Amino acid sequence: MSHNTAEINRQLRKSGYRVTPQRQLILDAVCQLGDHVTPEAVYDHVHRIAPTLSRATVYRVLHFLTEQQILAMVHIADGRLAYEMAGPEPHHHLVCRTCDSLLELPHSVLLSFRLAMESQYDFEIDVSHLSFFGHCTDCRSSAGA
Amino acid sequence: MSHNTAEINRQLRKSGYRVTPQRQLILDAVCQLGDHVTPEAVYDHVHRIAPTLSRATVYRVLHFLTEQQILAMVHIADGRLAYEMAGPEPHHHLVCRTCDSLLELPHSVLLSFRLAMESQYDFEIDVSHLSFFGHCTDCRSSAGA
DNA sequence: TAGTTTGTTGTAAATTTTTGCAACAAGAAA
DNA sequence: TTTCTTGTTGCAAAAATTTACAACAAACTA
Ligand SMILES: [Mn+2]
Ligand SMILES: [Mn+2]
Ligand SMILES: [Zn+2]
Ligand SMILES: [Zn+2]
Repeated sequence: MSHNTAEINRQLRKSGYRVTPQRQLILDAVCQLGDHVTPEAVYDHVHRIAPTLSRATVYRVLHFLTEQQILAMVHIADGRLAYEMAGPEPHHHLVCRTCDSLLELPHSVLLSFRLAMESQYDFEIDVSHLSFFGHCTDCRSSAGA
Repeated sequence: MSHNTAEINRQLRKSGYRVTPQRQLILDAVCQLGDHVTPEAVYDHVHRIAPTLSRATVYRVLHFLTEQQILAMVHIADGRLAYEMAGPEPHHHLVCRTCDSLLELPHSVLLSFRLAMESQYDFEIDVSHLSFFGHCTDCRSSAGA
C-alpha cells in the first residue's frame, strides 16, 4: 500500500463523501494490483477479502474514485476501461499491441500539442491519462525477420 | 450513401471475405447516420429494414469492418465505442464535454508527436482516429459568467 | 445450373456493465 | 453514547456486449 490513506480520507470527507470499508478495500486493491487494473481483477481481489462486496459497488467506486481524481482511468484494447492510482505526476503510456508491454510517458510529451489546440481552435484539452497503441522496437524487428 | 460500394466489395472478396446483405446494410447505416455512430443506433436503423438482423451481427460486423479499415472506431465518453466511415483522410476530434460539439482535426496534428515517440522511444504509434475531450470556447466563456 | 466449400449469421446463453430501490451505516450533532 | 441525516451498499433486474455452435448461404467449380 503506497498511497496516503489519511490524506485521501480527509479529502473525501471534506467534500461531503464517506469513507467506507468498500472504498478502502477497492482503493487498496488497485494500488496493489498495479498499472491498468480491470474492474474484474479488482472484484476478484476484494471479493476474497469481503465476499459480500458486490460487482456493482466495484464499478461504482472505481468511477467515483476517478471523478475524485484519486484514480486515473485509461482506455485499453477493445474499448475496455482500466484504472490505476492517479499519482501527483500525470502520465501517459505507449502500449505495444503485440507484446502488451507498457512504456510510461511524462505528461509533458503532450504539452505542445495541447498548446497548439488552444491557439488554433481555442479548445482546452483535458487529458490526464492516455494510452497510445502501436509497436515497440522488439516486436517490429522480430516481425520483419 | 457516399461510399464506393463496388470498390469495398471488391476489396472484401479479394481478401477472401464475403459480401453479405447484413454487411451492406450495416455499412450503409453507419454512412447515413454520420459521425460517431453507436452500435445501438446502427441496430435500431438496420432492424427496421431487416428485422431478423441480430444485435450480435451488428457488433461483429462493426468490429470486422474496422479491422478491414473500412470503418474507424473511436472512444467516446464513458469508455463507449462508436464508429464512422474511415475516409481516405484519417482525422481526429476535439469533443466538448459540456456541449458535445465535435471539431475535426487533420491527421497531421499528431505528426510531430508521433515522430518524437519514434526517435525518443523507438516506438511506432499507430493512431488513426482519436478523440480528445475538453472544453470549447463557448462553454468556457459561459461557465465563467 | 447443380454441387461443394467454408465464411457468416441467428439464436441462446454467458459475460460484462449499469440502474432502481429499500436497507444500511458513516459521520455529525446532541 | 445515542440519535439523526443522508450518502452508500447489496440485491436483483435491465441493458450492453461477447461467445459457442448448428444452420445457412456466398462464391467457386464442374
Ligand atoms: Mn498509467
Ligand atoms: Mn471522426
Ligand atoms: Zn512489443
Ligand atoms: Zn462546448
